[in-house]
Amino acid sequence: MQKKARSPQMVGEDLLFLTDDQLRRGIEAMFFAYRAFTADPDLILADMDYGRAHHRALHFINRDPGLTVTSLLAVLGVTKQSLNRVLRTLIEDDLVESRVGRRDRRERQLYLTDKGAALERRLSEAQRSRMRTAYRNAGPQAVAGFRQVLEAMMDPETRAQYQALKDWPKDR
Amino acid sequence: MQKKARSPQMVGEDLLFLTDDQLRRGIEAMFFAYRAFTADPDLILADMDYGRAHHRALHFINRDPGLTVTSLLAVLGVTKQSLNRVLRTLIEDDLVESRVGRRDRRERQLYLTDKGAALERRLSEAQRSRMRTAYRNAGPQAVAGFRQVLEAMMDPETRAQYQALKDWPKDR
DNA sequence: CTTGATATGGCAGCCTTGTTGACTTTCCAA
DNA sequence: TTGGAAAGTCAACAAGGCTGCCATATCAAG
Repeated sequence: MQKKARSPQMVGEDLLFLTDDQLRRGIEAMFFAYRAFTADPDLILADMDYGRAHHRALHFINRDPGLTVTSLLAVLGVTKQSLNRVLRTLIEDDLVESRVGRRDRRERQLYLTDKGAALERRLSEAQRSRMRTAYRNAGPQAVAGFRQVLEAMMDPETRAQYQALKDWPKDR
Repeated sequence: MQKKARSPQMVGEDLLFLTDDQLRRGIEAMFFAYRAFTADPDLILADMDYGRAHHRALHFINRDPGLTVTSLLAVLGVTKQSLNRVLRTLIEDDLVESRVGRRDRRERQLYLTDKGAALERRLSEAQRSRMRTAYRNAGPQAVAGFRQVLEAMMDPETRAQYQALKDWPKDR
């Protein structure tokens, strides 16, 4: 039923939400919303010498302290060098600490310093604040749908990663 | 509600969806989903000498043929030069046509050529295809919530723009 | 102990796409 | 008619993606 996706077949269910027009609206909504989504932390970051990439690194290190460079690489979906550049500045600036791995001494385990944790909180709170307002205005039901669609949009691999992060023990 | 993040007022409604944990889940979902959202067109664009910015320009020119550079600037939310560079290559490659404004000769009105329209369709179809699958899997109710939350996330100005695009007459 | 694989780091250099600032052309209103 | 403002163009710079190549340290297997 792909080619005639927008055709008025309406077998049982109402399929109007799958028309190209509706899809385009969704695409535009994603574009505009994502821009807003990153805007607040970007403002804070701009004052320092950091960018969005630094925020992402801080977020995931905060979420899973002690994770290795390779794990972080996998989560962020960027190349070594991209991450390395970011990590180097974060370490130099004493926001992130890199300790030799316990099990495997080839690995580096990443932790936020107090300073790093403070910045992470500041950035995340800016982002959460917007999200909170949006959630509150839209209501729980809408939020559930929001999450469902986003999840359905991910690549299967990414979705697995995302779901694995579900109830991450804060401490480990 | 682990760290009793928000106020534990729970007035009537269940406010668990506003905990910091739930918000963080939403933030991560946005990050992962947006990456997927751009992945398909990015693959096509990578083959040519284009990037995501070219796709965005094509999208909005297609949607509103004859719009001026300034309008496009406002929609995309970037600076003139960012857009200009992209537009220049698109015009050089005969994907976009720039005509001197009818009313105001300072303005340039932008149109897709046949070649440009073809590429736009190819890119958009790749993106729509993923969106369609996600929509179908999530169902109409979830889609409604998805759109509601995204809309609530936008800056008021952007939201107005977004809503103004609602029933754009394809022709004008 | 040697050897191959793995984890990380570093350098060079490329590309896209964001930025600011200066400049030209055009329009409009005093 | 002239001066300011608006539209667009261009030059130069920065962030942060990417690839490729190489060095080092470590581990695991033989």
